[in-house]
Amino acid sequence: MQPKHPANSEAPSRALTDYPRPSVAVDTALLTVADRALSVVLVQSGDRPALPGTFLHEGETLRDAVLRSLRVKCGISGLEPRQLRVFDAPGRDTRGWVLSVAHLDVVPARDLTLDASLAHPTAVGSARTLPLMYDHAEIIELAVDALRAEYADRPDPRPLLPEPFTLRELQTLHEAIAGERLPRDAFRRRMEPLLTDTGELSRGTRGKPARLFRRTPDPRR
Amino acid sequence: MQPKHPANSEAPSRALTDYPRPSVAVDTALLTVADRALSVVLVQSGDRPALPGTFLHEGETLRDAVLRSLRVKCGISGLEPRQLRVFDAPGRDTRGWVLSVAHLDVVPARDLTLDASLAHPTAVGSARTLPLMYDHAEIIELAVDALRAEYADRPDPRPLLPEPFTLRELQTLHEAIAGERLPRDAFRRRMEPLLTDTGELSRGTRGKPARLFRRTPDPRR
DNA sequence: GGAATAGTGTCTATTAGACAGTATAGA
DNA sequence: TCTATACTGTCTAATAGACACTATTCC
Repeated sequence: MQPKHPANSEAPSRALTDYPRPSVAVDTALLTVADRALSVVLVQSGDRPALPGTFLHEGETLRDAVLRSLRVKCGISGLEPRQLRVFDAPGRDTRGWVLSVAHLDVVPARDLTLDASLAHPTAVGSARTLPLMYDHAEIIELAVDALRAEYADRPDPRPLLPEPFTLRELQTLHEAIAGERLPRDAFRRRMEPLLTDTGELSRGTRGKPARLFRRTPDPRR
Repeated sequence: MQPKHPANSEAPSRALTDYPRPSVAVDTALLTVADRALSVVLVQSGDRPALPGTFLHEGETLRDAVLRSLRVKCGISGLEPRQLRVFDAPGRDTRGWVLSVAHLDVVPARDLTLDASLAHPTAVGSARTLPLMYDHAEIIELAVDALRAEYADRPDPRPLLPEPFTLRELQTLHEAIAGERLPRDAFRRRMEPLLTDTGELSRGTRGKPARLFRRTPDPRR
């Protein structure tokens, strides 16, 4: 919908602000991999755990609102939020007419320095058993599926691993995200052509030193 | 974001309506297959072609707003809109602070009875050369990609074909959506197990009569 | 019978998974 | 030397595409 009539069924001369407008919020499933487990950062909202979120301010993009909420509630910045979908069920928020734009974002566990009394990562398996606010359980499921799709055929698009890394470290990351073991041979064959070999080897490890790789600057990112 | 504080950084006691709120619109890429070409329905908005859209009314879901706009502008109903994403660039609408939730919907060409002076289907290839409103060109690209993904591994999820249909009719549909020829053998092998054979044959056609199929009630829809 | 379309069987190149063997470090 | 890990090569089953052959209708 654009210029001309604000809505076909109504008088075109009325100003935009004459019509009722919803409040618009953003809620973010902030995912991380901690201790080989895919986890989501939860904050406390009233009596229940919830995803971090905030209301959209005037003149602000959704992306900026997400970054602001994560900065304020989790003390992190420099991320790359991705829209999932809008939740719009009429009665979903008891305070009134509120739309929520669900987002996914990802942060390396080492960058997470949370005030543990406010926010803490929870393994997504455990999160499923918690009494989360409203549609937040569904948002987490959407976020996990979206992250799995992003990692399905790319080494580390977000990126989560510090460079350089070995193929085993990359596979361990993928297994945490996928929630299952992956075949070693097929994983090598798919990922190695997508990485840049540094020529260096890991040192101080148990067996044969592993080759160290970097992410290849990727057209698809 | 939910109950408790409207936004962490502001006084929790103020009412939702004390904060500025955006107008929320829906815009829909209504796709169809006409004359073996994937097409999008365009309406005239001021001096340019545009996608049909409207503003969201109070107490209305996004889905209902999409259905209302398509009923009013294109005279069709009974569809299944799917959210693509929210467009929120601050200056995208000259009338003020307007978010638009882009949608995809699909309609069989035979159900399209448009007032040609108001709305008409345009092949997506041609639509790319038109000076569309705002972000509507991008919405069409998103919609086409989404539709291709829906049809990539399913016979006719939307559904577009009248039953019963032959494998060739199904393949012609898929080729229109994919925008390219598909290999006959591989197409058969993938699709036939996903269809229900009616046991009937086509009649009055040129060569050997073809078997007629129906869609199999599908767990994935 | 000829043309056109539907349907079937076979060959091959590619791929994923399984598995075994070799290489190289620390203990 | 032993063990753990990294790396490489080969085999096999599944799959997609190519292609050829047969089947059945209308003209």
